[in-house]
Amino acid sequence: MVVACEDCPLRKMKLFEDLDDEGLAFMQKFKSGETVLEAGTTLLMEGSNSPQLFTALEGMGLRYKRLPNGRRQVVNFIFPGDFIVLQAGVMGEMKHSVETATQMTLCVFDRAGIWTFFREQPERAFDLTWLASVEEYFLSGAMASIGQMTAAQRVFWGLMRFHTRCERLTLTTSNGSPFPFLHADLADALGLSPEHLSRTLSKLRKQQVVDVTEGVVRILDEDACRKIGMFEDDLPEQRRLI
Amino acid sequence: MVVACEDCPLRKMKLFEDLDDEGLAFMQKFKSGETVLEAGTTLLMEGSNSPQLFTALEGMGLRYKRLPNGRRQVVNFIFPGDFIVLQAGVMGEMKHSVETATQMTLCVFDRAGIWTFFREQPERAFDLTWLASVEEYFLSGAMASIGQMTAAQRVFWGLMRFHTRCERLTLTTSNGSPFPFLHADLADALGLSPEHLSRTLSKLRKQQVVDVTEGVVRILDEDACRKIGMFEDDLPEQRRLI
DNA sequence: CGGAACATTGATAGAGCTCAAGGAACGTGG
DNA sequence: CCACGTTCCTTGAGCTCTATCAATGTTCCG
Repeated sequence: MVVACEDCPLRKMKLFEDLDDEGLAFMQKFKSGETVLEAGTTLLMEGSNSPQLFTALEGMGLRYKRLPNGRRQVVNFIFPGDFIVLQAGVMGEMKHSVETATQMTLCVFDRAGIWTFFREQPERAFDLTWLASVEEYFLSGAMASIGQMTAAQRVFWGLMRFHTRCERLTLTTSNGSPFPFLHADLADALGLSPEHLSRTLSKLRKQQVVDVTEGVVRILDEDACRKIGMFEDDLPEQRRLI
Repeated sequence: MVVACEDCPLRKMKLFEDLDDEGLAFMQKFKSGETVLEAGTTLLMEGSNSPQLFTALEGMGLRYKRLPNGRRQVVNFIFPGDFIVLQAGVMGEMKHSVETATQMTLCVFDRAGIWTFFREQPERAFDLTWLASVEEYFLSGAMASIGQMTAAQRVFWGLMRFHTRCERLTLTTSNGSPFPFLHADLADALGLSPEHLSRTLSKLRKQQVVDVTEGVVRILDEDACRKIGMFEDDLPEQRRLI
């Protein structure tokens, strides 16, 4: 049972771009199906060249680059609404790998159709550029975090950002935000060793700043930034194509 | 004496996209003039919202984010051919500041014209997306470098990448590639303290790997990657709009 | 029950930061 | 032409943060 674009649950959120009927019909024509993947599946490999494009409809995953020295940099976490293969679609091949962390449902689009975007739907094409630009902004924020902040600050920054994204997608409950990743994933995202991440987390837990246990992030003190010499950084309101 | 797009020196390089006559005429119409800036000028501030878009025609500069703790992350170095305000053009405001390192000549475009791209020139619009995507790729590489590599590796990586970009633009002479930045800039780009950068550089110099002196980078051993447990990472061939 | 996968904790070492002091290069003004 | 300040790069010493190595818990599952 494939979700029609018209009924896409993501569209109900403010976060996403309002499409008029024409735009919607176009997207629907563009969408060629759905895929469901188990947790822990590698969806795309660095260097691969998928004939299909994907959008996350449900579930979470992560993008990472593997380095020849065996290390891994997690580039970003993937949320519902994220366009997954823009790079491959535009640049010809993937520059990082993509893995699922939970079961994920993806909308599948035909890659060749991307040109139709540009020719027939300038607004959607603009959205694509916008998405790429936001992605760039995300990364520059992460870069600044990894390059210039201490372990505690990075951890707080990373979890705060994660939590904010969850909130925007109404994934947060009174209990906190779901965090279906391993500590090792977070460590690789922040440029820390798992051991040090563990220590840092328990420190932040004691300080009542933030906590991650059993797949849930809890921001214990919204105003905790100052506790650890942090600052808040604004996330742009995200829009979505489909 | 403004350079006509037709005579743009950058177009002669293979690196850049071939435009047909129509595309060229379009760009020319889009271009509203040129600006020359002295070295050390702040061109755009984080949060600003320029009514104009720029493209680097000559000279070099850098993008950086300032953090509330006083630190600075240099996000990227700017070369001739780089689109400078894509973010502001697409997202509404700049998410980082831009500064010149040498005298720079910029092509100026009217920001409102960006929509014309999408409506009338789908190929150019695609190029824009492509550019944003490449930028993203650049950043993810830098992120991996900062997050997962040692100081020596980062320095080599940074200088090698810089050198490669110079080569592609035929800026490299038998003497090496011009590096008109301060060590402090490089340090802020790599997430190192200036002191440690200095020490690391002198080590790499002794090892005959790479050298930066008096504004020139020299890669002393193209095959030096192994000397310091490094790897080469490929830079995508860059294209340019204008 | 035993084993895998993951998280935590401890001990130790090393990488990189900070503070502080010297040099070198350059421009300016006397 | 030389003193000087400034700006930048280098070098040194000490210390902090974080990585690494190793061991112990924990949870989950077969």
